[in-house]
Formats: sequence, structure tokens, C-alpha cells
Amino acid sequence: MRIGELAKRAEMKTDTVRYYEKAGLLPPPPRRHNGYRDYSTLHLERLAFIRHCRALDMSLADISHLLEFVTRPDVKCDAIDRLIDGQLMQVQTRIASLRTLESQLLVLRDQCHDQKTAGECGILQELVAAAHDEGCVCHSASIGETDATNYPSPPRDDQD
Amino acid sequence: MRIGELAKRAEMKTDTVRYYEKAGLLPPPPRRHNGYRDYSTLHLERLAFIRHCRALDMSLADISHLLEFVTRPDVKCDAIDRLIDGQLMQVQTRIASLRTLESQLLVLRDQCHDQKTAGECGILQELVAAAHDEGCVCHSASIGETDATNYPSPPRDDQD
DNA sequence: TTGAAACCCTGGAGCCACTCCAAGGTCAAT
DNA sequence: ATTGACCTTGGAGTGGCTCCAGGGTTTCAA
Repeated sequence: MRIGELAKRAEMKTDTVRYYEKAGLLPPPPRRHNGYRDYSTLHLERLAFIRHCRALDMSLADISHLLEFVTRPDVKCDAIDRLIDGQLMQVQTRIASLRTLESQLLVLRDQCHDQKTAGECGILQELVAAAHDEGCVCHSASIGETDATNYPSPPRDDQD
Repeated sequence: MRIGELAKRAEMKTDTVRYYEKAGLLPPPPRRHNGYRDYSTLHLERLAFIRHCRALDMSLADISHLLEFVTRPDVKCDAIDRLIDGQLMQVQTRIASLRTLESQLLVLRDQCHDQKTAGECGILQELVAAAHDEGCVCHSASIGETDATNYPSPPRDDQD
């Protein structure tokens, strides 16, 4: 099948398919006489796998490791374990820091009591004041230090 | 003060300070005879504000809006409200999707029962199988569709 | 037969919020 | 005179795509 059909069946954009090929996650398919890529269902399977892992918020590097395991079933299993465990820890750390963040924002939102202008706005006053506070979010270690990875966003689903 | 001292007191890198200037968040300071930037405490205050908002995971665009409000205290306050509310909703949506993700990963981790090789690894089998499943994470709308923004990571705190 | 629409190709730029580097200038202390 | 710590600029890199320009190909209908 051509790239358009493959992309549609894998529910992603053709650009993304080509990107995965360039990134080394999808093996380059044979070409037709006109230069068009010609995919098989094996490619579709691989793409489905990648998509599933991306939905689990794994990085392309991690997925690449997993794909190696898929093609070489004789290696030890514990690397896979560790990969998933690491992923889980990342997610849990991120949830914890987002919860701190949420409570900060809730406090902030309650500062505004129907004032009319920015000069009277409690949110803004709070933000300006808090920036000096040694005990505030940006000085405490509750955010940032515990989650210093470049955390990937989940894939979008709006490719129709 | 020079950029090094400013950066140290604002707890960020000199690169970041220059980046904020180029991005229009920090007004360009006067220069000394040798071309060095010469900052005042006003710049430090502004940087503290930016840093605090970044710790609340706001985008530079949002912070830019807030900074406009700070300098023009006569505008209406509800835009600030909406900004914080939007931020809060983003965070809550993200928490929800990460929770789904966490449970998926927990299921996945329990698939591995001390097998030795990747070929027998339950995690991998589950991943391969789940990729075909219409009801799995990557096909359901629970992740991705509800959080289709390019969500920024919180700033790192490892600049010492 | 002509033409339009729907595909395909490549390479390159853009997004965000930095981070790092190279190549050079400046300044104080030794 | 030289070392080392600072400063300057511009440009490239990160991840994971997404979009675009400028071209070629195929398929369908009028």
C-alpha cells in the first residue's frame, strides 16, 4: 500500500510516517517504479506498536529499544522491566508535581474577588508578591527539581 | 549589575536572561562603555516574576500578557482570571490523562512474571497485542484528544 | 484530449523554551 | 605578560512532529 493508506490505517499523518522512517523507527520500504513507497502489513503492525507506545508517553528512543527487543526475542527481559518501571516513575513524579501546581493555581484563583482593574487584581498582586517569597513554588524544590526530564507530551489525536 | 550577577540572583542561566530579552519579556538594559549589559533591581524583579510564573508552568506568551497587565494597571481584571482558569484547566486535564496512563503502565508491569527472555516477556506481548486492540489507550479518546495543547514542561532547577 | 483533483516526492523551516558552543573582546590580579 | 573569569554575538541542537514550497504522477471525468 502507499503511504496515504498506511497513514490512514495507522491513524497518523503521512509526515509522521516519513518522520519515523527518518528517525530509524520504521524500516525504509521498497519503492515502486515511480519512487512511491510501497508498504506491507508488517509496516502497519510496527506503526501500531509505535503509536501504542507513544500513547503511553514513551520517548521515541525508548520505543526504539523496545522494537529491538521485539525483533530479537532472545535477549534478557529485565531491560524491558526497567524501561517500564522508569516510565512509571516519570509519570508518577509528574503527577505529584502537577498536583502541587494545581493547589498553587487554586490559591491564586481565589485571590480575585471581582475587582475591576488589573491594579486591584489579587491574582496579580499575589504573583508579584510571591515572586519575592523564598518559600514559594519557584524557590522550593517541589517543582522542577523532582522532574528535571524533558517530559514528552502525549501524541495528538486530531489528524483527521 | 552585570548579567552574571543578575542571573545568579534570579537563579537562572545567563543564556536564559538573554533569551528572555530576545523574546521580548525583559526590556534591553543600557550598555556600559564596553558593551556589557547593565541591569537594575527592576530587571531582577521582572525576572523573579517570570521565574515564578514559569514555575506555575505558564507559557512565555501567557507571562508576556501578565507583564502587560502589571505595567498597565487600569485594564480589566477578568482577562487575568481567564488566564489563570485556563492554566488550571490545562493542569487538571493533564493530571487526569496521566492517571489513565499510570494505570495502563501498572497493568503492563504486572505482565512480567520473571521470564528470562524478551520472547517470553509479558510486557512485550501485551504491548504488541494491545496495539491491535481497538479499545486500548491509543485508540480511546482518554489520552491525547483531551490534552492536545503543546504543554510546556516546568523549568529545571539544576543550574548550579 | 484536456484538465482538475488527489495523490506522491524531497528538503527545509517552524514550533517551544531553552542550552550549549565557538570565536572573540574585556578586565582585574599576579 | 599572562592567566582566568567574565562578557559579547550568532548559530546550532534538543523532541516530536507539522507545514510548506515546488515539483512529479495517477486517476477520473468532461
